[in-house]
Amino acid sequence: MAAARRQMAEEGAASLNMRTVARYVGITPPALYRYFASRDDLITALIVEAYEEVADAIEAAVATAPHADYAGRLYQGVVAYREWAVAHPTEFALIYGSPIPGYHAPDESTGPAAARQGAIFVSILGEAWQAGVLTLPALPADMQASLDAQMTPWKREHDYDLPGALLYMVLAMWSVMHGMVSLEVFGHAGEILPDPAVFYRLEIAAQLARIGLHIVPITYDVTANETERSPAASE
Amino acid sequence: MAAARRQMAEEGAASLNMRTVARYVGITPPALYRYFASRDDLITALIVEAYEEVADAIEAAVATAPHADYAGRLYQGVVAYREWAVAHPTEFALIYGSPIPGYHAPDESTGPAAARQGAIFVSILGEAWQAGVLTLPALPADMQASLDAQMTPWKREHDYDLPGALLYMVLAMWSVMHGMVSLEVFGHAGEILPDPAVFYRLEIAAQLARIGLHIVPITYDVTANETERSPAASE
DNA sequence: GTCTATAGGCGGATAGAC
DNA sequence: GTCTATCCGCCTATAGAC
Repeated sequence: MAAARRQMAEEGAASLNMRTVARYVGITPPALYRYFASRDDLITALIVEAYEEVADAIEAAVATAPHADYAGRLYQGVVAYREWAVAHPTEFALIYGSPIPGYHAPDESTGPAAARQGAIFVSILGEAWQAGVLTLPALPADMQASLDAQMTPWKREHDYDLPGALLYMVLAMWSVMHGMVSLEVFGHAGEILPDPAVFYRLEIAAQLARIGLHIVPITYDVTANETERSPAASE
Repeated sequence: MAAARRQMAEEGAASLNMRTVARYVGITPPALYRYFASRDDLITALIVEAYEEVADAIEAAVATAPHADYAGRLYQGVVAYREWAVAHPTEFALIYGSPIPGYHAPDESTGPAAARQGAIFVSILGEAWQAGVLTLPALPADMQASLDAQMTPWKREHDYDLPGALLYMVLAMWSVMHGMVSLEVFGHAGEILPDPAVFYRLEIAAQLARIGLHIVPITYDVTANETERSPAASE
């Protein structure tokens, strides 16, 4: 797996191949087929690993804030998403970039891993909602109904009611954070944006304020642990 | 060019190759080298074409609203961005997805085409600011200074002052719209989000409201000209 | 578990004829 | 402008020996 990630980092996920991975490992290509039935199998394993890693990173960051500090937990989680992506542009591209030509992800393998990230944010927002500290937007009736329906699994899991607007806000927050991270990692903000980390934190705080969650974005000490520059994820 | 786009649509931008393009055109591979010096040359031409197309689409949409209707012009432009992306997932992936392995874009060719989109939004927001209908956020001093500096070319072009916070809001709006579109086009919102077009319009309207621009998002007649479903740009 | 050998295919790019 | 012929390299995957 490490050898495969090395090749991805050097040549991009699309040119991942068994020969080079085998060479890095120090074995011949046929020997690699003992561990992965095919190239697609290897790619699937890499995708699942990436999803698990980013979810782990978000979970760990969320846990650094007190449980009742919903704003702080969300903020830490969202910040962790960016930091993981910037630190692992190759793996980010693998799961969120263009699909690899000729590869089709088997949903039964990647689905659960992919769902973990969203579940973390839904849980926190659900608890904040239950605690009564959340302001949710009013939605058009049919969208409300459709989103309400999708909350059923979560409602069953917890004892309390969860409105569809909560899912709307998760999607909205997700869009914002993913948009900023995508542009940064794929090198489309490099020339204009002076300090992506500061911009990101400010903007996330602004978005959280929309739903009544207020945090003071730490904007000036970020250079301490963030000397990385967006490497534009290029070849 | 059309043949190349066909192959991209079928197999993804990364597996673009001269042989297949030549076969589609009805000539032999060597003959293709009369028109493009190399595969990279062909890719560059495709990228520039895509950037020009999306900028054209935004410009055309912006022009459908009255010049003084800043909110309406922005809204139309942002909506056009999504519609172009959904209608051209392959071309969208080409310019905003993972970089093609082994290909390096020559900035002097793609740069100007890429800059057009942002310039449209900066212009409209600049005019709205000049008209006094814009509410811009306060920023930390050093970010303000850095963004202010980048407004100089625009200030010179027009006669009026443009604050750095305007560029901040362009980047913020860009992040939101790009995030929603990326997730939709790359198939990461498909199962959760009932109607991406409605969600998109609602959320864009909410974001525009942040800076004092109010529009009534058209949420119910969208099915009229939007029967497309996100094809997840797969394979 | 790992090797050598090999089948069978796709790809970029060029030489030189017409 | 387009062709045939060709060089040279890359890849996935399998067979069968050790």
